Parts: sequence; C-alpha cells; structure tokens
Amino acid sequence: MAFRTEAPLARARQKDGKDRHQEILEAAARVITDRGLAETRIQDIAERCGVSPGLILYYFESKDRLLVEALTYANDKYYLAQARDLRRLDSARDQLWRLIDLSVPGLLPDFERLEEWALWIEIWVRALRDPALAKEREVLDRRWRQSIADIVRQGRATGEFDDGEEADEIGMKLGALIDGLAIQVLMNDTQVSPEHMQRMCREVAASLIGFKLEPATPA
Amino acid sequence: MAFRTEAPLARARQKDGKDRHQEILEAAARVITDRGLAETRIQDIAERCGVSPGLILYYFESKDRLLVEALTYANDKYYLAQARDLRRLDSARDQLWRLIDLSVPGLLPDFERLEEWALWIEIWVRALRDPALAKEREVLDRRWRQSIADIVRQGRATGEFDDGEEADEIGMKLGALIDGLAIQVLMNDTQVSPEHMQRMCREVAASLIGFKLEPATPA
DNA sequence: CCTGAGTTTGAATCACCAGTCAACTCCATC
DNA sequence: GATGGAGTTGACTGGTGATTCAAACTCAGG
Repeated sequence: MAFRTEAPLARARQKDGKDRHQEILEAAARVITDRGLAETRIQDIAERCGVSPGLILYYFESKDRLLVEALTYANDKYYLAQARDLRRLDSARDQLWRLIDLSVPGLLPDFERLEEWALWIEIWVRALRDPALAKEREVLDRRWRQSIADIVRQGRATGEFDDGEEADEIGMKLGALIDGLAIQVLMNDTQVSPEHMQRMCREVAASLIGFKLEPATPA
Repeated sequence: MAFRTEAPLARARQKDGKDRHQEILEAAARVITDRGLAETRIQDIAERCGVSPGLILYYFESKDRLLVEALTYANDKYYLAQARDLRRLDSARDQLWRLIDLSVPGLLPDFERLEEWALWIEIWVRALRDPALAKEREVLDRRWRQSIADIVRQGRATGEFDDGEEADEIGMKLGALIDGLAIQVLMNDTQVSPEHMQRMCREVAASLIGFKLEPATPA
C-alpha cells in the first residue's frame, strides 16, 4: 500500500476543486455532531458525501482513525475561525468580550458553537481511553487557554489592563469556567441561559483581571 | 408483599442479602468506568456479577435502559457519600475546602473520584441525544451546585462569611469552575495537577465569597 | 415429596456494520 | 486509441453482540 495520506491530495483536488480527505472529514464531523460519535457509521458519512461506503475506507485506514482525525480537524477549523474573528478587534477588553460571546453556545446566531462544544465532549470521552487523542486534546486545550492569556497580556502591554495575577493562571481559571458553563448551556439547563452564562463569564473575568464592569456593556 | 407482580426485588434479596438490581447496576457502573459507555457489553457486566448474560436482560428491559440507570445510580451513590462526608464538618470554610478536595480527581487517595468524573462525561455525551437522561442530568447537576450554595448560605447564617453575591450565583460559578478544571485534571493535563486545581479553586472561592486566604491552609 | 413461581442458564437467533475485494469508470499520457 | 493507474462502486465476508427462548434449577409452602 502506498502512503495515501500524502499522495492523492493533488489528484483528488483536480476533480472538482475539492479535496476528498477534507470533504470526508467535514462530513464525518457533521455526522458526529448529529448522531454522536458512538452512533456514527461509515455508511452515514458516505451518504453525506454522496459516495459509496467503500470509498471512505479507501481514503482512511480505518473508521477509528477517521473519527479521531475528524474530531481534531473540526476543532481546529473552529479555533482558526475564532482567532481570525478576534484579530479584527483592537481593544483587549473587546477581544475578551468577543471571545466569551463566541464561547457561549447559542448566543450568537451566526456562531452557535453548539456543534463545537458537542465535539469537545466527544473528544473528552474518547481521550480517556485513547492516548493519541489524549495528547491531541492537550494541545488543543492549551491553545484555547493560551488565547485567553494572550488577550490579558496584550491588554497589560498596552496599559488597558492593570498588572495582577499571572496571565496564564487567569487563562486557566477563565477557560475552565467557560468550559463548565458551556456544558450547562449546551445541555439546555433551565437555570443557565446563554445570557446568564455571558454575564457570569464577564463578571469573573472582570474580577480576575481587576477592572470594573460598566453598567451598560456593549454587545 | 404489595409489589410482587412487578418487583422481583424482595425475592432476590432473600438469596444472599443482596439485591440483584443493585448488584447489576454497580457492576455496570464499574464496567462503564473501565471500558467506557460505548465499549460496554452485556457480557462484561454479566461476568462482573458472575452470572450469565441472559440474566442481565431478565432484570433490565434493555441494555440501554440499564446503562442509563447505572449512570445515575452511580452518580447518586457518590453524591450521597460526599454529602455524608461534609456533614461531619462544622465550619463552613472547612466544608467548602473539603468539597473542593473531594472534587479534585486523584487528590485524596481514598476518594479518587476518577470514576465519578469519567461517568459525568459519559452522562453529558449521552444526555445530548437522550431527553430522559438530559432531564436526570439537570437534577443531578442542580443538586451539586446547590450543595455549594448551601455551604455559602450556612457560612453566612453563622457569620463565618460576610454577605455578598447571591449564594446560588456563587454555586454556579464555582461549580462550573470545578467542572472545567476537573476535566483537565482527569485528562492528565500536564499543566493542571490536582494540587494546582485545588489551589485555583480555593483562590476563586475566596474571591467569590470575599475572604482572605491564610498563607498556610489546613489540609 | 410435590408443585409452581421465580430465577438462571447457555445455546440459538438476528441484525448490524467494519472492512475487503474484484470489477468498472475516467483520464492523462504516450 | 491503447495503456495504466487513481478513483469509485457495491456486493460480500466475518465477527460481534443484543436479545430471545426453552429448558433446568431452586426453594418456600402445601
């Protein structure tokens, strides 16, 4: 067997301008969010792509590998979209508020993030027993915390925020808070609405970084 | 016996003083923590109980029902053990510290909580697509937040804590923080050790409730 | 002892699904 | 206009595991 992972990309791309690998990964991610990792069958993924089941195994060594790759692929895509979005904003405070908004499942119509959080939970479950995925998860998670810490550092560099607790520490605390609350919101908990989560995240962020919340906060 | 028609419980209990339902539920919970919900087979559960696979289905309508019941059963058991443990302590602060310690996966040798947190993640995944379990989850989760809020209220009633933010609000924030950090610790994240999680939880708790941390904190 | 309801077994059934494979299509190249 | 290889198909295989079931077993009460 040749090294399919690297070789047929260029070839596949010729066909219709779309890479089959990517197409399958995206289809897989969508199926996983729809049916759950455990209920995802190769057949489902093939149907989403409009191809036959055999082709899926032609591009991926096994179902397991495909699923794991799809999980990290989708997560990566979401992360990059977020990073791009944040970069447009200058003020550290705006960036932080935007990051929070982007993290609240279902808050922004255009960035629901419902799927993303669902995928995170699937990653967690699987990472418990899959060392390779566990390693990936740590990288992804660290990057996510880092993006919070970076905003704090940037705000301090420009004098927008005062100095205080270690930025990485704040990243971990705020990141964990967001994770925990996002789970509740994702689960449709009647006591934790998206707006409520948003407010709590802002409050804790303000307290951690050490600034006062204005009565009227900009959207 | 009133329920003879529906409940074989009383009968089974005669045998060796142990209820078969419970025995199976406990075995199921252990298998789930060992192999993961998705990889749990009836055969495995039967083996743990030392009975034949057929018997499992004699006591439970289907594998699915059994698994869901096992998840909430085990969670309930852990919660009750925690509540019992906390009740022994008088000081609200001690209770809060103990609650945190009990929540950190792997911190206390006798209460590792590794399984419990693993079960939580399984519950979350499944609750995404199982409305019945989703409802159960909300009850369990609320109870857990409540136990934090209750400690805060108690501390205020006795004057141990000052008044401040709504206790339920604190319960949600601290609860979410613990959830989020516990995931990291459970995943063996190299940046979040059990001790680190413990420290961060204490810091945030102190800040939320509004008291100073002593330099040397009691175990 | 008998009897019968409750319990337990383990073999048989049944559906499902990952992964295989031989054949076919489509092009690019010669 | 042949050749060959990548891409694609869909029927097939093999294993697995939930669920069923008829038979066997247990034991409390008659």
